[in-house]
Amino acid sequence: MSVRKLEIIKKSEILFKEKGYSAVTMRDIALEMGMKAASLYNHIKSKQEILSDIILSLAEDFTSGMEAIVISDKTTAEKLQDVISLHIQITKNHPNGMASLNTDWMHLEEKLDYYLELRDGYEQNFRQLVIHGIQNNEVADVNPEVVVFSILSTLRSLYLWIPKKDDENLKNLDVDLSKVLLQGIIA
Amino acid sequence: MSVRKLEIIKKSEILFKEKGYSAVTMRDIALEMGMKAASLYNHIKSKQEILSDIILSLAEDFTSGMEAIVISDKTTAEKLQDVISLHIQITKNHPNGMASLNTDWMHLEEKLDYYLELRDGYEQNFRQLVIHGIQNNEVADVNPEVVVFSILSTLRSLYLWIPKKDDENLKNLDVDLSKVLLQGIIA
DNA sequence: TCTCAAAACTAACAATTGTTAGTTAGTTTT
DNA sequence: AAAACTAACTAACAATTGTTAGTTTTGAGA
Repeated sequence: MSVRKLEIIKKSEILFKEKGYSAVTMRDIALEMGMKAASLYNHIKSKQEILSDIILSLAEDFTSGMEAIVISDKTTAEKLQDVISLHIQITKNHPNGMASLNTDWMHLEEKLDYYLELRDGYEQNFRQLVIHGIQNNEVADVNPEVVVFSILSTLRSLYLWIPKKDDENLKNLDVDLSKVLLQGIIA
Repeated sequence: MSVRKLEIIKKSEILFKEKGYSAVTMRDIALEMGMKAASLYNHIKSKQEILSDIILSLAEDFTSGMEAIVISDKTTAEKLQDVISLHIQITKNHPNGMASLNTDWMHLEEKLDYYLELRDGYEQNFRQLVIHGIQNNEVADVNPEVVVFSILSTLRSLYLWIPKKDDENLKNLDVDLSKVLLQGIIA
């Protein structure tokens, strides 16, 4: 991956976050790069390829991160904590790309099936973690689908939140988020 | 609002949910309506107007719902429960429109400022609820911004989840979601 | 049956879309 | 110095976009 292509992807991530993939034109991206739209094609194959590169590299990060957590020999509570940390870490590193992952995956076309495989695998691992925790009495006996949906909804929305907070606020995010998501908020 | 216009909006909501506002063309909507694109303009003013009608009517539902909750004389815990129920109820009635509210609000143009006012007001009311609960010792002493962000992220994602569940599963959703969001999941 | 408005149609528009072809200037390799 | 490569450019393309103008069809009430 050439330096210039990485720059195009980085600029595209920002634009895709602002307006969504479909509303961003190659001329928008070119303007941001300080070149003409046609020149982009010296570095990339298509607009589609930009989106695929953004989304699939993130999806693969989540998949491999989750697999590492699953095979570790920690308690379920610790593993859930690690999942939270995984999302925070990836989102800190790629806040803009996370917008595409969350809202523009349906435009992946050829790569859509592969993305859905990764996503389903990730969610299955997550659900198994929760189910195992319930059997263990480590996790309260609530509908595991609701638990996964709820936690994952929050973690997937982090990209909207993290860029607005300064480093001081983010220092405690792991701790605060774990409290809210795992221990609840009722005193 | 004429019947035909409501049909256009309903079809548009479905298409907007599938591909996002920018990727849906007037010809897509017309095909779904069984007419030609130009005929749509006998009933609506512009593509923009469809999006505005979808989003603003929902945003106003949330705003008035929240205001009713705020002025009630219930405990904070009960009010938080009511906010959860409000989201479930509105999302059950308009699962497709909620997609536009969540992902296409940035394309509102002329109506964008008004939408942002409503959204900010809603979030401020929510935050005040949580802060008041902390002062009351009804709510655990966690960063209120994290609490609001977390709960709201889950509630905003309900539109992705509710349409996939049958009525039996949804019967307990209020209860399950309150457990997870308010009491946490750690046994 | 006639009237008239509502609601569909056809045809077209200017603008914008992603992308390709061919060219050129500058740099690197031979 | 010649050759090859890189990365920009201009010009253009066919397709698609939201929308308008003008015309025809439809159906209910007189």
